[in-house]
Amino acid sequence: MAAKRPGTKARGSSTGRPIMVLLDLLGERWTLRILWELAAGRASFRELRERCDAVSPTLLNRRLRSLREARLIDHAGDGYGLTEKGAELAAEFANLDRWAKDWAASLVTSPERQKRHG
Amino acid sequence: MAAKRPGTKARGSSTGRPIMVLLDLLGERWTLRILWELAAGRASFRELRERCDAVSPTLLNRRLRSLREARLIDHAGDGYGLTEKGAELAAEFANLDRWAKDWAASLVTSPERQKRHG
DNA sequence: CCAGCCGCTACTGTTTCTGTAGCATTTATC
DNA sequence: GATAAATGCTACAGAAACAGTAGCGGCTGG
Repeated sequence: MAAKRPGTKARGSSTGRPIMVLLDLLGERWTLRILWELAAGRASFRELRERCDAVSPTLLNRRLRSLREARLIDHAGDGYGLTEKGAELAAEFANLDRWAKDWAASLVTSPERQKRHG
Repeated sequence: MAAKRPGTKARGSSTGRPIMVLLDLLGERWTLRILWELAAGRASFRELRERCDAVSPTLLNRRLRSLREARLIDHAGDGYGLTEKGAELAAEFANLDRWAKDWAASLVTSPERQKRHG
């Protein structure tokens, strides 16, 4: 598969707009999870694999390659980890953990009601 | 496919932790994109489909169902749109557009260099 | 020499996604 | 009341992506 880089044609979008390329990249299975796990700290291939519930090494390797091409992660003697850009991106998701808990709670407490947005 | 709801077993995680369920849901193809497009305004099924570069109706319908079960979107006379919770989630991604542009620029201007985090 | 970790790669079978066609229903127009 | 246009889907077949397990070659330490 071709690298997901801005300027490249995204799966969905023919424009190559950065946001579309990004949504496309993040929409591949395990990508978000991998970023999330690496945000918790660097890890070796095998350790990362375990953190990601034993994702298949084939796929893990493919994702790591994509993310490296996108300059979001790097690989050094101490394993895989986020680059500066990768950390910036992960920071955008930092609040998701708390939000997800609220979301879960709201589904339990009022499973039938929902308000529409403005 | 079973609904992606907190408490449910996520694809990757056996714990059912809300964040894992969320990452799992968002990691399905087109889901992020659909939320992004709906954040720009409500749309009918067909209109939304066109905004998403003619994604197949089979898949669009499947995703819309998941997102409805997750109470992130709703469906009324004026088409599909974000719920309050959905809008909250979309707001977390609001900065992504600008970030993606920076990211794209950084890949063009210094394609070989990357700083590691921490 | 052997054990243990490292980063992968190969292979097979299943699941998911894509792309096109078309149906049933409602709303508006003549 | 026939016609047309829009709605929200559903069916189906082929292609692509993913999952799961096994194992390789390289390096390190005992």
